[in-house]
Amino acid sequence: MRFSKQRSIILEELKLRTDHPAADQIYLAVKKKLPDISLGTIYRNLEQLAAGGIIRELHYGKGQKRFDAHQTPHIHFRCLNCDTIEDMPMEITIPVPDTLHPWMQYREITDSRLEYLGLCPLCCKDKAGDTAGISAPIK
Amino acid sequence: MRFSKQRSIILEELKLRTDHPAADQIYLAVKKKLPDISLGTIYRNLEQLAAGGIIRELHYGKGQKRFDAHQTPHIHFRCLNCDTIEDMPMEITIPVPDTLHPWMQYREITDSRLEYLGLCPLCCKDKAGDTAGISAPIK
DNA sequence: CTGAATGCAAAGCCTTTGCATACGG
DNA sequence: CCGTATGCAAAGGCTTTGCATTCAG
Repeated sequence: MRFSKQRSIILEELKLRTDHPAADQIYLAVKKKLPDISLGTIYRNLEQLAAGGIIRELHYGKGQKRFDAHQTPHIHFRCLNCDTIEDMPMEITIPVPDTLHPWMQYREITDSRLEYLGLCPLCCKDKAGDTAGISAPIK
Repeated sequence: MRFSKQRSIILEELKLRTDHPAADQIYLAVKKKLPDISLGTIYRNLEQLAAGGIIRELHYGKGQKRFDAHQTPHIHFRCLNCDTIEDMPMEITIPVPDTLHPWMQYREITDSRLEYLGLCPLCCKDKAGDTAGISAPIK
């Protein structure tokens, strides 16, 4: 894989962040260092990096795709209020379905996804305090 | 909630199916009974029904939203080849994160999602047999 | 009757893609 | 050098929305 200035900076930005940004957020961030970069380039690079297994594309959630440069296995926690995705620090074991079950006979499982949903510290606090908080709808 | 002919038929169609169709698939199916129905109506109704808790909106996967009229709790199995979503018949218990963990201190978990990915019987067979199969890309 | 739902079409997001140009190895 | 990546802008899916009309309760 070729490493243009754009690609490097996009990857670097993604590695720095822990909030699993969407393409447009990455665009805004990278634009500060490379004012002429285009959204198309962002998308093309995210695609390439994902294809190369260097980053991961998250299609949890409803709206845009989110991206993750973290490579160690981890579970995600998504805030239903502000939509931030955090990595959970504790170990959680995903159950393995009974492969002897007749239903599994002609099916093959290759992957699984687990995520938890709820309120992040900020939104938890806002919700408890008053009704001000973030304007995004809860749930 | 008001129950127009359209809404009834959309819900009925969704209850009949087990493949968790997307909006356009529902549109095509319902169109056979109500040739004049519009896609906008499909979307508006799916939204209403989901808001009323009568159906569930699945935003797993990458492309379109998928819809589910099944109310009993169940885990989904999604085929990476043909993108069908099936309900898994066996019981699977989703692990509960340690609420005493310091990281959980100021966060609140209200929901969780678990799904398994792999190949459905049809795609499993196609893959084993020859290279013909369904044209959709694997993975 | 009256607000809610509909069909139609236009508009909206997010994402992808075509093209000529610039760049990396 | 050559093929890949870029910027720009246009096009593409899927979904939402405005509007006048129709319908359900």
